[in-house]
Amino acid sequence: MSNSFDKPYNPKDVEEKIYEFWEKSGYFNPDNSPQNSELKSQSFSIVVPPPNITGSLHMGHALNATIQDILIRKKRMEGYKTLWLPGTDHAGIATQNVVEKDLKKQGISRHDLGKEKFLEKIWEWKEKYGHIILNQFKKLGASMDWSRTRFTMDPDYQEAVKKVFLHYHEKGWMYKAERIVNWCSRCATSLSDLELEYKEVESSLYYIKYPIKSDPKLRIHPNDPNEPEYITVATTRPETMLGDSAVAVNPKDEKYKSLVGKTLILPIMEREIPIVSDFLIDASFGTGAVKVTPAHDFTDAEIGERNKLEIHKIIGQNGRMTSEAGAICDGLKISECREKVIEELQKLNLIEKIEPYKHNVAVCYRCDTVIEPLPSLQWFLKMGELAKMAIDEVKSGRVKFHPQKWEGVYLNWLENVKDWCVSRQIWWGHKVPLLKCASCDEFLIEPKIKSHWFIIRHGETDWNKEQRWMGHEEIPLNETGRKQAKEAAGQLKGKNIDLIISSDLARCKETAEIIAEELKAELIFDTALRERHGGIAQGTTKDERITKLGEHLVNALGTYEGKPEGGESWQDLEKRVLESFNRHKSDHKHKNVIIVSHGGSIRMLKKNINNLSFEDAKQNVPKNTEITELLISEEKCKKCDSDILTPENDVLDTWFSSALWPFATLGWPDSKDFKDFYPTQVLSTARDIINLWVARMIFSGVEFTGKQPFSDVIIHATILTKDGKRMSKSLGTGIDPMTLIEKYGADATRFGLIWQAMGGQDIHWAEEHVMAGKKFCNKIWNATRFVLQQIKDIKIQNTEYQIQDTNLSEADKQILEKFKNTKESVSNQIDAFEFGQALHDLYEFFWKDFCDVYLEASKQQLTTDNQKQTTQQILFYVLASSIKLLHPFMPFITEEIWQNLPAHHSFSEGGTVENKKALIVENWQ
RNA sequence: GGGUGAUUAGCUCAGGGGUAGAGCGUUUCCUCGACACGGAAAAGGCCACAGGUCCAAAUCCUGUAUCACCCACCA
Repeated sequence: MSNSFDKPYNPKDVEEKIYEFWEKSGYFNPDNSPQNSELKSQSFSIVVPPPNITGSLHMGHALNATIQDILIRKKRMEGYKTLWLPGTDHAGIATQNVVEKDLKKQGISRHDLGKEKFLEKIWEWKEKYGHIILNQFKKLGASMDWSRTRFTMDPDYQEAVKKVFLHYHEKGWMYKAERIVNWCSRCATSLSDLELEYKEVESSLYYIKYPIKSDPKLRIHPNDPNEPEYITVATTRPETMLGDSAVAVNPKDEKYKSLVGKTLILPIMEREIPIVSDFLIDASFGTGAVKVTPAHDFTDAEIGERNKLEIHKIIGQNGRMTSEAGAICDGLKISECREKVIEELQKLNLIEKIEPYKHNVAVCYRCDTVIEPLPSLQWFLKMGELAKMAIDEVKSGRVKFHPQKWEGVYLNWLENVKDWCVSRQIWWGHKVPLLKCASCDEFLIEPKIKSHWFIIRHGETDWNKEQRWMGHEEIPLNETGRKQAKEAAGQLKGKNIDLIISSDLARCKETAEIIAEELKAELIFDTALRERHGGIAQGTTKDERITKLGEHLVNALGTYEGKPEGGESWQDLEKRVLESFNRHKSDHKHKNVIIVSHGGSIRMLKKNINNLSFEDAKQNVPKNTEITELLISEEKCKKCDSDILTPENDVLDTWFSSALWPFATLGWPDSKDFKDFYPTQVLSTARDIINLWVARMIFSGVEFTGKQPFSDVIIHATILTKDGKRMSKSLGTGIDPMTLIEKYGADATRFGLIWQAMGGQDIHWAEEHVMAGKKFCNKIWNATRFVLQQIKDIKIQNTEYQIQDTNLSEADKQILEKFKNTKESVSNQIDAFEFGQALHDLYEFFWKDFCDVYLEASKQQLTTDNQKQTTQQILFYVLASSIKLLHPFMPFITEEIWQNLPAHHSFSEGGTVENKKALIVENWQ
């Protein structure tokens, strides 16, 4: 250590050097630090809330890290086996978005790269930038055990996630279901409720008239001219009317009572829909009658379920209208569709009025895109039992929140929680470890996959557009068709295709050739993959067929056995393509294969692969170049003996893996660290993830280890701007802690943060307190300079002074008394997580009592012979002891000073002069 | 719509039935052997508003207003 005590104190000369000193000492690692013999078996551990690898340190992180460091440093000095475990979170959607944006600068999308390559890019990105935030923790002085750094995508962590998922699956708590979920069309994934944000928008409330079916038999008072001819509904989303399956009113609403059960004609769609009653309807809103769109609204879905209403999916996952929305809206963006619908309704004179209306819309917390509720197939975790466990942990007091008021937030959420949608349709994340059998509902656990097969329909032809039966006619692709083929090839890039097997008819042949060219794969043809032969029906549209053959015969063609003259039946087709598929499958089982075929043939293949009824299979016409992926498995389904599995591309919600953080990082289920350090003691975090993270850690901990993962949860203050607004990067109102450290030093920054963190109250950030911290550093530094000058030539003795000692002056007694009190109160305050108060008291003591009063008094006493020695000893004792108390708050300057003090003793160990220790492991008492 | 909290010196905040406190800022004086990133002093507040309880209210109670954050998301 340097012994240059220059003024003023300059943190830049000290901080880097001291941090290196600590790292070299190995004391951050509990295996190396000296433990107090009395406490040998007791450990104290905290796992850091893992920051996202995309993140950089913000004020909240800095405050939180300082809080944890204070606790950790004090416990370490007290002799506990102390571990503070660092790490980072893979942060699924957030990271994927960041890397996507990064690639976009080079004009590349993730689809250009393909999944495997894109994931490689993310790993590269993580290696390059993922540790930035950890280094920033170091700058702040965080005494984390870097040798135990974890990442939520580490191999053993992935194992833990898998184990947890399968455990839930076995318990029957994990299920896959089609439900309405929050869908972000930009991220193309589902989101949990907690991942939404709400924005107020100025929009309109549309009052739309739905005509009541004018069947005289349905009229209650046939002769009453006042009986209404329509019912008016109010909506902010007129476009969703295309998917309406009812109008609902409150059962107690007298106004509408007589209309329940009647039938309406849904405008534009010309569909008959019922009027139903449901208690969820608020009679006082709008007209009291509400349109019900079960596919695209959470409340409506509930009403739909209760009333057994039809579901019309009119909005697709790409954020555009589907074909179910009707010909005039198919393919339109939602906003375009809204205009179109209003235009149509106005033409029909069915808009009663339009009122301006303010309301909230849900947006994606990552990309701000408006969320569409829509039905999709997702994995859910049943929350019933888990929520009960989590509630019990807190109600029993095994887990305590500080401040306690946050228990309310926690309990309120858990008591109303719905099942957790844990799947996400993105690429970066933990995989679902199950694959579903293609032909039944059995799941296989991580089966070995021999090969990937893709079935693809040919591109568009002109006859497709005219809906002419092509059969075996040689129709070439049109321009759209060729483009589609190219795009499909792009999607299949990176799938390591070995072989393409195609029908030899022109439209397939061309498609296959384009794909083969792009993928450089071998191409063979098989006449058995041809389309159903249409005989005399070939080349006709449906209308032409009816004219030519008569309706009765045409209907017969749609049956399983029916065949046109000179053509094939569906049954014939099925037999032929299935035989072909099975032959190729056994010939090429270890090759990745693309089969290019036709709409009819593919339907018959799928009938067998997916074990569908003939009718279901026939209904499900693949679009041009639509790709179906199949996995050929080593092992067969136990239930139905099939070896074809459906791909599972979903990954898990980031929070599913972070929920395991306190034990998965410690080598659960069985390791020395897990035994030594689990459960941890304290978790310190921000309030906005109480439910997102803390609640889920608590039930995961209990379910998998039988113990609460931590006993105290500190919810630290939120740091706001001076005006009390949320700090935001995009608005430029955020403050970078690194700038503060650069400007004032890490100790001053920590001082400023903790100084303002009183009682968990939100902090309106004021930089002047960091300035005060810097001045305080200087004060400590200079007080040390003074004391060192005064004790140059003396030998330091044990200084356990009795305050009653008659040799002591009033000033001596007072400072010793005050120090004793301060030491006690600071210890207690840290243990009670009252860090701000502890720091205020320390500041007050050191500056006022020690410097302003005692130090000044000592100047006089030092000139008096019979007081000199005692004064010297007291000066040293109080200074050195204060340095210890200050160390958790301001570690750098205190360690630097400690290293410059003369050989001294550990005050609690009987006053023997020991070899100098690092302050970080000095005895607290 | 529901909840939680805040409202005290110019600014950021402590306090909590009985003379109103800190940091920063402001003013005056002080370069005296720790420190001018300092010292000594000083100015500055009907403690949001209105009622109530009490001998006594900034503090407890009830309302009101404003601000903030969280939860819900009802067309």
